[in-house]
Amino acid sequence: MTQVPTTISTTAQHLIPQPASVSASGVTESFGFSHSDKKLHSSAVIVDKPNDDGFNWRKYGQKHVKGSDFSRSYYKCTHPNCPVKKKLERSLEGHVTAIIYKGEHNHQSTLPLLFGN
DNA sequence: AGCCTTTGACCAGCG
DNA sequence: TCGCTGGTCAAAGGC
Repeated sequence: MTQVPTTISTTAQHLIPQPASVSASGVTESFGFSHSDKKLHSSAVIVDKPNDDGFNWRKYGQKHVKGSDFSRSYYKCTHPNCPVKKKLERSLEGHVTAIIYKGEHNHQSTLPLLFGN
C-alpha cells in the first residue's frame, strides 16, 4: 500500500461549529459540569451519552486511570471522514471532569444548523 | 439488519 | 531490560 504523504489534516480549523473553546489540534476542555438533581424514572441520558455536540460518537473503549479515581471513556466520530476522537473523563460519581477532543471534523455537525445564520 | 455498547487482551512508549 | 500506563481493536449481545 502506498503510504499517505504526511499530515493528512492537521491544520484545518475552520469548519468547527463548536462554540466551545477550540484552540487547535489536541483540545482539552475541563469543567465542573453542574448536574441537576433530576431523578430519571428509567434510563434517559445519564448512563453514557456524552454531551452531544451535534456529532455521533461510538464508544470503542473504557479504562480507569489516575490510580482509581476516574474512569476514561474513548469515543470516535462515526463519520466516514472524521478522524476525530473524544476522551471522556468521569469521576466515580459519574460527573464529567474533563473532555478531551482530538482532531477535527471534516464535515458539518448533524445539527440542523440553527445558530450562525 | 444495522448500529451501538461492553469487557478483555494486546501493543506501544516511557522511566 | 522490565514494569506500568494509556490507548486501541475485536467479539458478542442488545435494542
